[in-house]
Amino acid sequence: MKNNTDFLDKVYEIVEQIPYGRVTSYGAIARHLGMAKSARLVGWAMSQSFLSQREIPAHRVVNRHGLLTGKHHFGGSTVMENLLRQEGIAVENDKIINFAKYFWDPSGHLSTNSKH
DNA sequence: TGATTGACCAACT
DNA sequence: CAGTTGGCCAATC
Repeated sequence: MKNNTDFLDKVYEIVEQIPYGRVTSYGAIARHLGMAKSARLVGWAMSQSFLSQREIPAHRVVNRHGLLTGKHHFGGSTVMENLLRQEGIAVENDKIINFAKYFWDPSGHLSTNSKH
């Protein structure tokens, strides 16, 4: 039987697969799950991620603007920023610099190289 | 059981 | 460019 949180598992699976030094957006994950319009569910799922026993790099998930919308949910004000900076990601004004450069597409996790 | 909220996104005005 | 509206799904009150 499926748990009542089957979609949460899918989200966690993807977030856990986010490589170091990369970030993604709620909408990208939602779209990958076929719930593009339900990006809020991903955000809500992330709010529960810290309750999960697995280590979810939720700091690598931001909104489509690269803004650290959920920084307050890390138990601090600049915790999320620091975590991203530790991975080599430049963060300024609660926003990721060169967001598109660090953006990681969940659908492209199979292709290590992204031809550009 | 209905109404409200939520770490969102896109379109419209 | 900024504010509003619609949409989606799940949890909480």
